[in-house]
Amino acid sequence: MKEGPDIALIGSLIGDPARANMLTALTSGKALTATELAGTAGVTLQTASSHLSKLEAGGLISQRKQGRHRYFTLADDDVGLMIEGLMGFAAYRGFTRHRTGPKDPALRKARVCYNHLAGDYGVRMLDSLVAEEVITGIGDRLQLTKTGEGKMTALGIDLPALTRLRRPVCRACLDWSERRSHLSGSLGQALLTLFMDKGWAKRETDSRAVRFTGTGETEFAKLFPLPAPSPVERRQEHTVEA
Amino acid sequence: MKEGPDIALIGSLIGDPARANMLTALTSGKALTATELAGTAGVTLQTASSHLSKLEAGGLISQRKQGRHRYFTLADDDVGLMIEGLMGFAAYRGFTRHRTGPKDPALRKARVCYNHLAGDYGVRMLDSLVAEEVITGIGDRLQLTKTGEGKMTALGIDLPALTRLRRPVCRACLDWSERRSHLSGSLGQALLTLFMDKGWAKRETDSRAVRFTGTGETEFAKLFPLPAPSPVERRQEHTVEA
DNA sequence: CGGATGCTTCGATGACGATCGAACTATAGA
DNA sequence: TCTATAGTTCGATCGTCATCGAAGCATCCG
Repeated sequence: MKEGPDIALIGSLIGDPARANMLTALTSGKALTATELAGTAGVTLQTASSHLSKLEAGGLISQRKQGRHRYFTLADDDVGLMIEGLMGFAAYRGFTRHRTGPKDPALRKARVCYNHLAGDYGVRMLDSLVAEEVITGIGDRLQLTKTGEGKMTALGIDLPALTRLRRPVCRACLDWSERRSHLSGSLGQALLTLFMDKGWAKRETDSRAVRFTGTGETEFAKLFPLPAPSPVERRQEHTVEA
Repeated sequence: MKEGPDIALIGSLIGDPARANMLTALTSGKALTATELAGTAGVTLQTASSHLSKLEAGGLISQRKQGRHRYFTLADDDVGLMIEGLMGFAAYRGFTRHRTGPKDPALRKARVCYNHLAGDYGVRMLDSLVAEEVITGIGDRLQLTKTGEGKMTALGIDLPALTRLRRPVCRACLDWSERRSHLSGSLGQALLTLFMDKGWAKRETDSRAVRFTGTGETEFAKLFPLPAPSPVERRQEHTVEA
């Protein structure tokens, strides 16, 4: 009826508790089967199937057949960012389902946001990267600097491969627990994968929480030192390593 | 049932077409009466009243009594940012209600986003401000530099007054038509107000579109020159402050 | 080929919520 | 005080949609 994009469609898709639960579960980045999603949503398999087809028709999720299973994932990064954005808004307004549950601290410390690191650690990492002039940018448009490219390659990240993908390499994602930005995009994903490959961090089963090992903690702290008081104001020299 | 914030509540609030229409209308920043909102939503006054009380209970809008009228506005900047964010997502996915209507080009060029300038002009303005080192920052955390403070004051903006408010001065807001960030926050609001006070721009009635006058165009272009090709890459010498 | 598992489709039920008419309250103006 | 305008509340109706049982496909395994 009016001008502009239709937000009611998306709102109604998210507005159903069962669907919201499914989407939240999928924000963990894991590909989940219909049965698993039915379980987390608390509905039978039939209703879950109905919801899933609606979400897919709305372009929010996509499925991949594998044997007699169907694995569902969020359609793309954008959906993840949008969901995380909504969660931030909801959390800030106190719309929580069971206020500060048991594993809430772990989630706030480090968790998976679709495919990259979020929570305190995620925010700290981006702060550090910015302070060290590895990443610059405004708004959600972030960019790797020349020195940053070197550092990332030294870490063992295959930058050309990331660039070949059709997705942005760096992107800012608003963290719902910290209300600050953390690093998303293919680089964010690659970094989280790196941490897990090196055995520094492990994903908890059945949760978005990420648990760092002892060596993981120290390596992470070494790699991403906390910037001085005002991370934005700072504009000095820094040679951390090569 | 699960961990985390409750996005279903917000989703269901936005999911109803009538409410979505009302929220979209309120994104213009104007305070609207219940009757006006009923009109734009296409429902009777009774149903509008019911919707409005739900939106208020959900904290998305607030009302102000004035005589026998009740003026409704979005509750705060956060709501505006969230709505605009959803619109961006919806627009990118092609969820439009009537594809590219007549005044669509005007909306894309310059429009009001709750209380600040959006569209091509809004994005251009932030790009220019960043290129001229008036504003720096990462993610949605933007900050005025020292030189920026001088320039803004010279423009006639009362920075101390803006700082006294409980809102962030600078903030990035994702533009749904450009898919880039533009300037929000109390400074963004102050700048738009300035343009209109100077007679450079006028709001269209019954639309979010902003129309620039001839002198407004030239003054705007003079004040916010287009940055060089790659505004983000630039990293030369610059002594912003100490 | 059976049998088991994973998932979809169909159909019926039930509940919630959007809608509006009618009645009620409140403010403004004459 | 009387009337007109603005808005809320109540109650009834109606549609839509979530839900689940049952049946139907598809895939894997023995």
